[in-house]
Amino acid sequence: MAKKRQVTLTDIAATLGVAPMTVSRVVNRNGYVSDETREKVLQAVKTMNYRPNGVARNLKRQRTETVGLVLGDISNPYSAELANAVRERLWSSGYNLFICISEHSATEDITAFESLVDHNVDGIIVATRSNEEGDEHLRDIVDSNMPVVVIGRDFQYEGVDHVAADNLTGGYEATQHLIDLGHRRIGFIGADIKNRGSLKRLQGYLNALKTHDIEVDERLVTGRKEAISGVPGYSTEKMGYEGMKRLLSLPNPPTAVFARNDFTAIGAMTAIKEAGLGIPADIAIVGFDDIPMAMHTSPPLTTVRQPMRLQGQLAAEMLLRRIGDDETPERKERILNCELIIRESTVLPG
Amino acid sequence: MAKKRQVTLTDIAATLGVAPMTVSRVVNRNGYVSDETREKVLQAVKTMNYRPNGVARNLKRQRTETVGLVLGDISNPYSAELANAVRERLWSSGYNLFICISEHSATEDITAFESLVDHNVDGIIVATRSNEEGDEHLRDIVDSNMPVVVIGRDFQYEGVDHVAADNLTGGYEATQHLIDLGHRRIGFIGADIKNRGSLKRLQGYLNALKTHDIEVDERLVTGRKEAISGVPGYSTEKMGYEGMKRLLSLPNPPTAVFARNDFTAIGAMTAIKEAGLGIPADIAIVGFDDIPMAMHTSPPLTTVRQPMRLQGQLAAEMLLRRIGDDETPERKERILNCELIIRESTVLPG
DNA sequence: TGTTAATAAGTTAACGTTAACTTATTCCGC
DNA sequence: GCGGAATAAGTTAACGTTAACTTATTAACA
Repeated sequence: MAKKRQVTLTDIAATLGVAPMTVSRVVNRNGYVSDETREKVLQAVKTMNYRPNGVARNLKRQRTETVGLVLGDISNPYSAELANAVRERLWSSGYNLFICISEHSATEDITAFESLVDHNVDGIIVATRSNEEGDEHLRDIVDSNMPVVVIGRDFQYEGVDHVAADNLTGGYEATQHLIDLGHRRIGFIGADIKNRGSLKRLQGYLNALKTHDIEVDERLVTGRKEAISGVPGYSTEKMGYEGMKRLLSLPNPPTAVFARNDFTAIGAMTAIKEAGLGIPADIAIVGFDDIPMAMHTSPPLTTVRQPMRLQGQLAAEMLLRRIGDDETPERKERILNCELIIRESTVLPG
Repeated sequence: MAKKRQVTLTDIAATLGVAPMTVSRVVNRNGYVSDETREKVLQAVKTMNYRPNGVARNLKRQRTETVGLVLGDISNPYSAELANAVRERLWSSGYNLFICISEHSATEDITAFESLVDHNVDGIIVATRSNEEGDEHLRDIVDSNMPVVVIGRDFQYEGVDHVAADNLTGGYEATQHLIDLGHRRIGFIGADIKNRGSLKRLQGYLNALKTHDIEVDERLVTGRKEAISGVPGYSTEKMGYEGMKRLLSLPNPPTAVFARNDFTAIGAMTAIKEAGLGIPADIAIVGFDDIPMAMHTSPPLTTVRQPMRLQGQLAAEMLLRRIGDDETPERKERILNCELIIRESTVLPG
């Protein structure tokens, strides 16, 4: 069987004995072509299975009307919502979205960047967690004039806009809520205390304790034992489960727990139930994100809702602005408010 | 400020007074270049912020080492798992993955196809539901020699491999399980009875009823009232909620329900609880997919697990085979077994 | 010391398409 | 029936890169 090969515009032109440009005009519906010729060309396009080569066209046109989104952890419904919001906003401006997943490592982050750059996307939105190597590559990419916007990634660089939820205040309010309920021994699950700088939710927790004169007990802050290749504190249900087990095995376990995100919280809940303890009677628990599942756990999970759709929309708009402008606009930063959603994992109804 | 423009290989060459080819050799680390020249070039690459233009390179090389995945409904964790499996398998063979979302309409399906073809991906995996217009475009794309594999999409075409879960048997076993528990009035939520042809899960339900001489009551089969632009039976939690409400308002409501997927089942559970009825005491319920949430609902949801990771892996392998071979291989089809996971939404423990 | 092989470049053309320009023909209005 | 506009093409070069080929210089070995 013959080697696979794309039929090209030139093939069509040669077959019909017309100039390639004529075929191009028919395919792109511009310029003058007689009905007769057009008919002939369209016929040939069909029978020969011609498809325009976008790569070649892009090379000439110098734009692709495509934007890339680098996403970590798509298993998290919150990522899905973000992606959808970005896509919808771009779609309405005629742009397409390519999503790359970078789930585990800085290497994957970098490969995703390179791959998007290689395909000449018109801009990139990055929604993965910060890491040294990735940041370095990202700076190179920005320097080469690629429009870039980051979502929730701790990355400060001239020419790169930034959207994020107010994780600091969110973490503060979650903890404050537990304190208001009378808790004094409050645990944090999902990150090591030395990551307090990069993880705003943890910092919010620490701030709240401080405001209320509660001393920080470092044994109550527990993350994953080993980091996964370069990306600090990658979070899962399992981490919550194991973290909670560690907390429960302490001589003086906490009476309340703030988990880094809802999955972690759900894992923690499993551990609490397995230990035969009641939620919130023995241990109250707060999550973060408000994923759809949070409403359906038993008991329903108190959590901090972050505006994912809005973050996606804003990021898309910021990127479109950068793509559209010849001038490089000033760096913009938007930190969006979160909302504490109180459910039965902290307060019983009535 | 100056107009944005990529620095090209030729720019570097001109600045240094060497041939573009020399720069190309340095960048690609092949061919002979003296250490001195290499140093000079690397220096310039850095200071001038040069990045190779992948589009131009791809045009010359005629391959991109990139594969596209068209995904519907990424909010469904099951899609996320699929995407991850595909990505991991491709990654180990040096291929990159671009994901396109086509959530609602045939138009979005088609735009995604076109966009991937335009970027010269080496192959496409399609995991969206079948629709007339989309299928037609897909056939064109296949005819133009693009390797294509479909997952769970009812699409028969020479040269297109097909992976799917055995939804027919899965639907049959879910229903059988309810029948075994003594139920005779069993509802189906999530599709209209006239879609029985394209929705294997519904057909499985109907087959099971028939085997056990239970007459089909069409009022017990309920889907979404209006289809969303061209894609039949797009499914959500809301559909389950509304469908269940309709079933509950019947003069003689069902004692058990098989929902088209877990989200639909969860929506239905909400409606049942709102009506003050017990699960499974008054109404038993079975879902499909076994998403992570299924384990955490109250009560935990009986459901049919489908091997998502395996589907993704197989699809990726089939595609790689098509990409690698010059000959077009025979069409392959793999239908994978599902597994009934019994939890407390149908049977109380003990 | 001459002949081959390795090294270090440069040159040309092409990947598939299209912008910009040129040429030739037809059509109208006055 | 003449000038300008509209129509219907064709021609050329370029987008940024690289495969394939050529040329010149240096090293290596018999």
